[in-house]
Amino acid sequence: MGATSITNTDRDPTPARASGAARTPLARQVAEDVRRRIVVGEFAPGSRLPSEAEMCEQYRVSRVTVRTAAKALESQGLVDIRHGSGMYVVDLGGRIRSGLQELRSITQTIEEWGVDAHVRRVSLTRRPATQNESATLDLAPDSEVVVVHREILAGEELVAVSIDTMPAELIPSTEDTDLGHDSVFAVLDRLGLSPIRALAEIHAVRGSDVSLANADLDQQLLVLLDQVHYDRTGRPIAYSKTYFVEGRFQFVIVRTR
Amino acid sequence: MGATSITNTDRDPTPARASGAARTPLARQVAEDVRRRIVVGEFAPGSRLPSEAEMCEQYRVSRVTVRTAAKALESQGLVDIRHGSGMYVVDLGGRIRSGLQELRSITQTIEEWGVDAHVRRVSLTRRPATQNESATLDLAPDSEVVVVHREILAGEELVAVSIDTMPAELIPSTEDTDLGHDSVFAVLDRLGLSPIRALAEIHAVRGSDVSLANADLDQQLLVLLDQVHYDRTGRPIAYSKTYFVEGRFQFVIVRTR
DNA sequence: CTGAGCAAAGTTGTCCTACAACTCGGCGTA
DNA sequence: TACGCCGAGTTGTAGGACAACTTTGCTCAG
Repeated sequence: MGATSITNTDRDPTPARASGAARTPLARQVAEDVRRRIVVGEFAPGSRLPSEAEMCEQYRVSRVTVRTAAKALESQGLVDIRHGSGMYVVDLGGRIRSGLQELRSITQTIEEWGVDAHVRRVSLTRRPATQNESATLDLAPDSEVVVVHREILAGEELVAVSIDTMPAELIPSTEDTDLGHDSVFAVLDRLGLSPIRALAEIHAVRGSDVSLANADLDQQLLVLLDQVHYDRTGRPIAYSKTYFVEGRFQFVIVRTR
Repeated sequence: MGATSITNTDRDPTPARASGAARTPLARQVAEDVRRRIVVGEFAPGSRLPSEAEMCEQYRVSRVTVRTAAKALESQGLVDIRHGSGMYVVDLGGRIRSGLQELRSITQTIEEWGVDAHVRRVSLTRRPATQNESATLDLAPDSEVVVVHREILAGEELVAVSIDTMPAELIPSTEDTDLGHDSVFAVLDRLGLSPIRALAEIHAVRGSDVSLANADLDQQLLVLLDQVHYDRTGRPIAYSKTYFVEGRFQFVIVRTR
């Protein structure tokens, strides 16, 4: 597709999709494509983007749609819209633009920074939920959970350890083979469970104070991203603890007004 | 104003404002008012907001404006817009909704969580910029900076220590008396320097590894929020390091798609 | 030649109207 | 009772129009 328009096939008019899952709105498709073009460098930091009118022609959509997309990118801190002047790619001194305020998988975030990340699954277990897990995931008593323990590496170096907990009833055991060798998001998506929001808490912890089955971490400081993922109905679908080794990961947030 | 309309006086048609500072767009005014109504509890978590058409009447603005405001609140993770159904206040299990992805002062954020925070200024100094400071603030060689060292407390308890560094040329020395006894943002705003964006990095550090002139912190773990603030022209106007005492502050990010 | 001021073109902000797409409840029918 | 259809209500997108703002370039006085 590139710099051209969103064709009618791209618009996925009525693709086979799980019932209840609305098709992707046009504005989101446009926003994601512009975002892609910025990330791959088609638009340089600080440069002006095509005007709304031009984008209307490029994507064959109305100005309402282009504006909706533009506003979304603006609130992500990716572009800057100036009344009477134009839209500009935000230039933060050549530093990273994509931050943790955007809900995407950690591996995807790392890769967007040009680092080649891969994942190693340490374990996958099904077991009864603890009281704490039942509370945060809003489960019935005596429910089971699936726990995936993974290590995220950049090259040979351990960057983070993640422990993801999901209600077992949501994950058919046929998925157990795949689950955890890639992004957890990918599996959830396939099951029609897309998290659209997460509430994350951040803590500083000592590696020796948590049991992550990795002696390499005992002397390290860790940044803990402790988060609950929700789907669009407000139902919690995953509880994740991700331990980042301090200094090996650029933990970035873009804050906007 | 309350649940009523944004009157014409509220619209600040052409208030006395620094040249170059555009008036607040209608959509932003609406968004901020709806946000306020949510925060004060006029709309309960999980409940449906008035339809776009109703809001048009309430605020006496067009549907485009209401939609722009709604979209902004959605990307802040505050509301959830469902096609064909309505807008709903996001319910994250009754937990905090305002997170660090939104650019507002730390004290303001703390207070929005119902904690009574106050600030103690430890010191204010003017001195030549270090090489690192010159680089991040984009300063000419041999420039001076103003450094404000503050402690943020909730009740008697020390919650965070912040060190804010700003180019001295931006801060007239007449402000030195006030600067640092309140939010730094307030002073910057008065000078017509509103940060609209910040790039923040997060680190875990040991209290003993940083010199914050407070022996109470030596045994503590700290979460460091290391950020650069930019104005709308992309110029860096402040460099802040805020050290949060682990466990005394709910360090929250709302992540959205 | 220089600088201030003005005019015009280009761009984003807001409004209006209309219709498409989707959700949800109610009603009828099997 | 269960299922499906339909209609009212709501958000998503389209198109055209004008207001508000920025930027550029030109004019003209000095």
